[in-house]
Amino acid sequence: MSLSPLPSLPARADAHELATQLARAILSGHWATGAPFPRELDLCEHFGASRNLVRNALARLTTAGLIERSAGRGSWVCDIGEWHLLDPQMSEWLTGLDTPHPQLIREIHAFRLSAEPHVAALAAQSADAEDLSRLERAYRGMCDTAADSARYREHGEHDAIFHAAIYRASHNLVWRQMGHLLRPSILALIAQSHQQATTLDDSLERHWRVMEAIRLRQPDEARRAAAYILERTAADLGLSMRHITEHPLTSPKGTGA
Amino acid sequence: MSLSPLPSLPARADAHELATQLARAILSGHWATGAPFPRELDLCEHFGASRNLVRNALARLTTAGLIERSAGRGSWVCDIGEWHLLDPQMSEWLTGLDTPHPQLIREIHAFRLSAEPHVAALAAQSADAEDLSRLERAYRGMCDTAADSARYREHGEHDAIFHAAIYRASHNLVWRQMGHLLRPSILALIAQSHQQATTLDDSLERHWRVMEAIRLRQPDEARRAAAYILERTAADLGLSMRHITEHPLTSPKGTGA
DNA sequence: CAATTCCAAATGTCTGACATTTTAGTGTTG
DNA sequence: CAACACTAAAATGTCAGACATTTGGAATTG
Repeated sequence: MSLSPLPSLPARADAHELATQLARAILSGHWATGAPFPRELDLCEHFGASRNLVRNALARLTTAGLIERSAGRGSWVCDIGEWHLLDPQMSEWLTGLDTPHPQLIREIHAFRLSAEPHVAALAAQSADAEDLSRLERAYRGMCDTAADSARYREHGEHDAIFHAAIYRASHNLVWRQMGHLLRPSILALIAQSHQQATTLDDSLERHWRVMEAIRLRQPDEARRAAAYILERTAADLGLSMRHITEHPLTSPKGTGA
Repeated sequence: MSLSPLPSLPARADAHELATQLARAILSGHWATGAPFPRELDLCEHFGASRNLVRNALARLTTAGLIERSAGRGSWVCDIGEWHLLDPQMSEWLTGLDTPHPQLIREIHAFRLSAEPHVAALAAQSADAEDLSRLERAYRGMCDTAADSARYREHGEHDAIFHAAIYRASHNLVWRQMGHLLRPSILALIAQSHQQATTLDDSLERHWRVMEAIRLRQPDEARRAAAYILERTAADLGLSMRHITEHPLTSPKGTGA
């Protein structure tokens, strides 16, 4: 075995694409934490790419905290605690992953649960016309795609945009950057639980309440409404709310799948 | 003018170092938003480095959202809203900057003001022995370096570690990553306002209250105590609390320097 | 057995060439 | 004169092979 012989991936001549494939292999748990990562020359041979291109791809994995490299010693896969979850590139890699890392989805949701209501309150204080316009466009997109169950993927995109717009409306650069983080979590939710019509209606109504509270500059109401959305999200994800809210992660370690 | 002829920087043969120099030039506002970034060959000539190394450095700036590149068109400096403030590498670049970007420091502080009290409450629920140990070590480091005003830099490091330990004690991977963000803000504070003995005593006592509340598993008290720290921080930074808390950034645009 | 020397392995860098993308210009043609 | 196709230049992306540097272990030697 030695190197978990690289899931046979399609060979392509593009650093961005290669980095994506390797990153998704790591995010899917193809290598164990601390395991040695294939050497440059092996990757070159396997993918039929030049060393230059491979090094370019590996550099991206390094800046994302997925692997660690050292001259003379080689490369290893980093622990999940070192991954730069807030790197927008990471969000791109996480979305569209066939089997999203279950711990990551839970951690992201736990974060949203503790942060998003407050962000919504901030948004209600600071949102301008442009922010409201963004929210409305996303909301209409959600409505338009709710009827047709075949467009669930499209629906998820609008959903993600809606929540990112909330973060952006806080008019704080840090919170705004955090909006990227939501996409994988939301899309994973939509993908794994094809929601029914009644469920979607309920979800739409909860989103509408947040948007309206932001428009009317009612921070406390926005906070409540945002928490209200996340309750439904948690239910759809099959997460125990009490567990998360009271003890974000008191269980000893991995808590498995 | 054309390209703002690159602040004459010491030439070194290390991609990491070159990236740091260029990044700090951008973060200092040496190029305006949207301005064209020097071409690869110009950088090669200016720094006496190979194109390979220059490209490596530029790749890092790209992944951090500082510049945008496109084949055939060139490179430009991105808007501050696109910068990946949550990239740990960015924190490294920001710290030690002679003239930290004033808007960034304010934005980071505004973020902390809205988030850190809640994180402290989470920490009070989830902290384990190891977390408390980290907090204590950092606190003792702050105490040891408080007496000697010449060790203010060291004091700032312990301060930053203390706050990062709070985020980490939330036992959520996302909040934990966010701990990196604090360092530049805290070090900038320490650097620009050499605090007096009485001020430091007060600061230490406020930190102690947070640590004690976390140990005793008192979330509400931890929240209050964390907010209490940030009040002092804001005062030392010369920021108007009311302005930040009520309207994080209502002013139209850049708000200048 | 300990200290040193040497070598192999892996990543980091250099050089020069070619490929690809984009913009701007330059004609040609209706 | 306007619209179109073609060409050329500029910039980034990729390839190929060589050398440099760092690291760890193995062989050598006192």
